[in-house]
Amino acid sequence: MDRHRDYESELRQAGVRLTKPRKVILKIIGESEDHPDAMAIFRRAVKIDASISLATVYRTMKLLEELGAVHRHSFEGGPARFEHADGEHHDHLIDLDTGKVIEFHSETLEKLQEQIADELGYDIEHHRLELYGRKRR
Amino acid sequence: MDRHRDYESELRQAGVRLTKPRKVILKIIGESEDHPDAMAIFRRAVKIDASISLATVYRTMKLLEELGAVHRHSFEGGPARFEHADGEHHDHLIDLDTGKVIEFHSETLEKLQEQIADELGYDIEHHRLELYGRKRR
DNA sequence: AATGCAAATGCAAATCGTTTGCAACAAGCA
DNA sequence: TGCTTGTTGCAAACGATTTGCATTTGCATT
Repeated sequence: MDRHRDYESELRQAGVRLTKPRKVILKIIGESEDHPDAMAIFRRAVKIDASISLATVYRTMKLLEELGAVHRHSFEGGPARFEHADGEHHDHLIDLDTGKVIEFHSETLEKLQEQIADELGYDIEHHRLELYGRKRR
Repeated sequence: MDRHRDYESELRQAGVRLTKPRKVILKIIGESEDHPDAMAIFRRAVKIDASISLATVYRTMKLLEELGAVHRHSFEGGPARFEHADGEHHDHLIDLDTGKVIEFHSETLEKLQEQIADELGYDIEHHRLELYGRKRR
């Protein structure tokens, strides 16, 4: 039924206070199926609690990122966009016409990167693969 | 001997004026083997002509990027870094300890990306693959 | 070589996304 | 319920980059 993580419990367990703004933001990112930026999250949050500030959105996103609850992506051009850390690792294809983000995953590709880094004498901490393209028609 | 492109001719052919600041910047990026950011280019430029401004460095980098003479990379964290567009396409491995950039290329990897985009119904305009890691020791 | 004009420059101010200092406020335990 | 400390909102600061504008400079023309 509920495929989402229980972020509220996670925050509580991490020893941080479960404040009103945080609850609101948590709910928003938990429900987001897109990749909203801070301003988009802020706009959605304000509808639920008009007193929330943009600064708190930024602070909360940073906190959630540190806790591993969300991932931050800095795609070309625009501001950072966020997505909840549910599900497994994937890379992104950004639609240049719409800005829409399509997720994909390839085990072969992951392995290949691992292998390349290995040959160069490096251990990968993380990586970033983004394809920028347009829908074929 | 000289494996570098003749940027001055290219600019001239593109119909843009070959000004003193541009000559200086052109020389700098033509000789750079690293991936300097705008400020680094500015510092190197000032040594040659003290009157060059940072704004001109930014304007010139944008111009050169549009002409396809340089590539702009926005690695995690820091400011945009540039590299001349000599040589063939490659991806980057960023050393998290030193910030050093190691270039690599894998035809298999390129093909794989192409194939993934194709399966999703997209034509890739360009892509970005960055591995962030630490030297194994 | 002198002239004219559009393009390019330097400077400072503006912009954008994001962070931060600080006083007021509110979780959540005693 | 009251205390302590973390968290908030606000506005100001921030770093990277861009921009408006008056001045300069390439460079094509005389």
